Amino acid sequence: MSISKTYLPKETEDKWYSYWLKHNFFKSVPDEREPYTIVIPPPNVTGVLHMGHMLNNTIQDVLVRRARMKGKNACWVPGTDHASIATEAKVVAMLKERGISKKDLTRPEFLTYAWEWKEKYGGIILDQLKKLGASCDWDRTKFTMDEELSEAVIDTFIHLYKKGLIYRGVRMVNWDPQGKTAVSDEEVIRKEINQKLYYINYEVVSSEFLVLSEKETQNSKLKTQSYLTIATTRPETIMADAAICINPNDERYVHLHGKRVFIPLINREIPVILDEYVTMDFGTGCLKVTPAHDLNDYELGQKHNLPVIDILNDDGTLNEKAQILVGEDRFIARKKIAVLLEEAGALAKVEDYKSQIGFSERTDAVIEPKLSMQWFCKMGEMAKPALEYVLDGEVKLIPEKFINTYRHWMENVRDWNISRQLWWGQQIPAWYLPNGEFVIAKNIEEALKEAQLKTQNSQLTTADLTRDPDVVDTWFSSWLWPISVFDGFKDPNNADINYYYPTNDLVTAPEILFFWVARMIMAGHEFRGAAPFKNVYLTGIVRDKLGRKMSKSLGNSPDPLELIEQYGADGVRVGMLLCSPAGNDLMFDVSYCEQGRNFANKIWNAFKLIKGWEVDSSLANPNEIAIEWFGSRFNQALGEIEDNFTQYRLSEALMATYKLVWDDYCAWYLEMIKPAYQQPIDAVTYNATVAYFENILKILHPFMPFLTEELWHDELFGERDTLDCCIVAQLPNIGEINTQLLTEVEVVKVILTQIRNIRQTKQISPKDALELSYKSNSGINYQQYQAIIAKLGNISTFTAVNDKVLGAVNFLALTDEFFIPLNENIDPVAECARLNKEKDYLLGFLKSVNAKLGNERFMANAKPEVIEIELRKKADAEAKLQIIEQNLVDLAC
RNA sequence: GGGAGUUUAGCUCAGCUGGUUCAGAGCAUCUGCCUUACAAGCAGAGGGUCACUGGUUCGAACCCAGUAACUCCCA
Repeated sequence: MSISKTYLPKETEDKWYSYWLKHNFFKSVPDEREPYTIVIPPPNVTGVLHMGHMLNNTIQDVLVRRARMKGKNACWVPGTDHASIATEAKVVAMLKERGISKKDLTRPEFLTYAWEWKEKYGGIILDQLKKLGASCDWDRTKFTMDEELSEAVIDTFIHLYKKGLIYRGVRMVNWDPQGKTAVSDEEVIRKEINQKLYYINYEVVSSEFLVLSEKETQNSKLKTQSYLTIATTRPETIMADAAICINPNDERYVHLHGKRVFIPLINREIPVILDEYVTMDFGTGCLKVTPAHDLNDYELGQKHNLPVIDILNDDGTLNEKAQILVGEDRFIARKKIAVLLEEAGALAKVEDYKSQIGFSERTDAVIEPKLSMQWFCKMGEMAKPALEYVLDGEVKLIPEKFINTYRHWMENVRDWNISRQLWWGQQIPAWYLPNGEFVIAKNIEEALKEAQLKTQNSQLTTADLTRDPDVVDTWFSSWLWPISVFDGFKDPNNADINYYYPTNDLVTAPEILFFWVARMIMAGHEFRGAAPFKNVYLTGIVRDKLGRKMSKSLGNSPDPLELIEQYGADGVRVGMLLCSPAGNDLMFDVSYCEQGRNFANKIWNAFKLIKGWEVDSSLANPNEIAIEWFGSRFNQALGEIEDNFTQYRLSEALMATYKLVWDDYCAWYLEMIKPAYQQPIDAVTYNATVAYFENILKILHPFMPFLTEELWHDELFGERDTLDCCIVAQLPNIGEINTQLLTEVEVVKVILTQIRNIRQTKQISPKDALELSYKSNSGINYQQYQAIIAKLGNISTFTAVNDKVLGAVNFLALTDEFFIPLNENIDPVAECARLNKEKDYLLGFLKSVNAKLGNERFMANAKPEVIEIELRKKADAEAKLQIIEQNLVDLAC
């Protein structure tokens, strides 16, 4: 039979994925085994698979597959997130294309369209993940708006409200005056804009000005001025001013402490307040405080109990509270007010000024900070235990550097605005009464009961109640995810939640450490009394090789499915992991996938080689050493890989595996034992080699599931039962390691490299056999490696000598000398130069070692093992030096 | 403005408690090979003032201080 020259992923991937599905290998039900659980960070229903998902899910799949192969009951729960803002935008856009405006629809009508959209597109990512090989338990697929999950959201809201953790309050939102809606911070695009900075004079209220003390009068240059000057980019908001703020440390303005000033044009009196918040060297050092129209001013206003005067309508025009320019658009008002100020003599000057302005992603309108009534969830109380989990190490963040960021955030946590002015999502369970009061209840019937109780009015009917139109933030459902996917709210003692919760690992991006991870920990503590996971592996952002974030608009992101098409799922998985240190961004380049594909091909070809051998059981085994060596090397690597996994160093675990397979197994072991062309192999070697290969498939499987499953079922490994699959094979245990053998083979490798180097430099064909003799000073018994050296170095005779072979090319391995006589004479000048160079290096080395050993403080302070090491270095260097010096003498240099 | 992080070979990164292996790996590069598993390969080689400046120490890529550049988070 003929085997293809390269590995062909397309012929295996779909086949084995459906085989795994068919035989329920991804399925998990609670049993007596130790569970290993991951809940997927649910991708948005609006999304398509991007490189970030590829990375994130490759990592999860590697972890899950490895756990499965360690005998654990592995459960990876998949699902999607309803992403209220993004999805609603998509649905609105879809409706617009059909000529339907959201305004013309009732809420239920709109939701029908939204569900229709979700059913059609919501599962795309999950289907794409299957191409990657994701071994999720698909029967457990959840959606954040599934009935039980939504019910959990509502119940949670009510629970927290009753506990006093949810309240209504005023908050500054990003208002889009064109779309007449609040938008989230993520939907605001900041741009640097050329603007004007207007310097405006405010007259100081004169009666108070007169009581200036003489000292103050002398202190200030402004002493005789009856006004102060502020600088602002928004002169149209002066009518909403509530105060002027100066820094108490600002010596220029000491005379203003406790004074009041008039707002120009409208002559309303406002106080001068003191706060260190004001930057003295920006503008004039006098800040106009406009609580209704600036977030920082709002907070300042809260602190100083200032009134909030909102002079803008929802569409961005001035309202009657502005007193002047009522009805004008904010930008027209800005121009007109500049003229008015000028005419009134209140405009000191105008300067050009650059600053960041927010624009609405949807309408491109300039965002207006606007105060509005929102629902909030108190965070302070919940943040405390959530911080403790991480500080105690009960929840480990990987890498640890994120603990600092996490702590900083949790110690300065702000209340969470959980309402969104949207329809798609869980509607807030609040009903308003005619008198403006509200009740919180699970449904309208209960709301009515509550309302009647509250008002003592049994005449109230459901018609008197109006439900809050807003929905809760999407994170308010995803923070429950690790509990709600196991139905842990409605049925808090069910078998699943008791078995799978807390989950083991969470793999996600650092940018949602606060939005999501921290809040899940809070919810876990609040509702289960336990953190939702033990380890949080934070991946980096996938960037292109220029370091730019991959994005649709830049067009710098490869299509993951095309990558899989081109390099195979295994190749792409390897490619992703090769460039993904935990927590650091990764500079992705397709060349990594190419490396992955090449690796798959290398494994395929090793298989082809072994597959082609014919066994002759009458032959003796000439490869005892090689077999024992690889066994030791394999066990050693197994330990390194395990260690890397324990520390979540996945790319290093992969690299250790890569080198074990490519270098140790293929380049060294197989070359050592490979029979001559068309010659049969002995049974012992053959069986050992096949067994090693099978073990290699196991350790490769989490990284390269398709290729390994394909090879696993080859007849090379004998008959397999239907359920005897690589995916559920148990990883080998670490066996004996013969360290002496490992060290000696490393020396053998050095010898072979030296021989090859000599061939290369002397232009000797690998086909021409060479004679090698050696003088052993180290005590290594080279005779047992004779066969290997002879085979890999093409050495015809290998003899031990007591005296140096004069006139031969020579080299050192450790302190042992090797000689290869050549027909040509060696160039004494070049040889002397080489030896002298070596000698100089050794002398320098020895000098530094001796300096340490001769240093009293070193001898007194260094640990005994360190001194031991230095002594050995000295002895080695001296032994080598002696040999080199003898060579120099012999050559009469 | 506040906080955090990064800086080691052309690229992406390791380097754990300061001490053979401390200057490493993979890729890329260069040289020679179509040697019957693999040219998506084999063999060999070159490549670095560990960002900079000081300090601590017998000893610093590693600890401390400062400087610079870049990145992220919060505002």
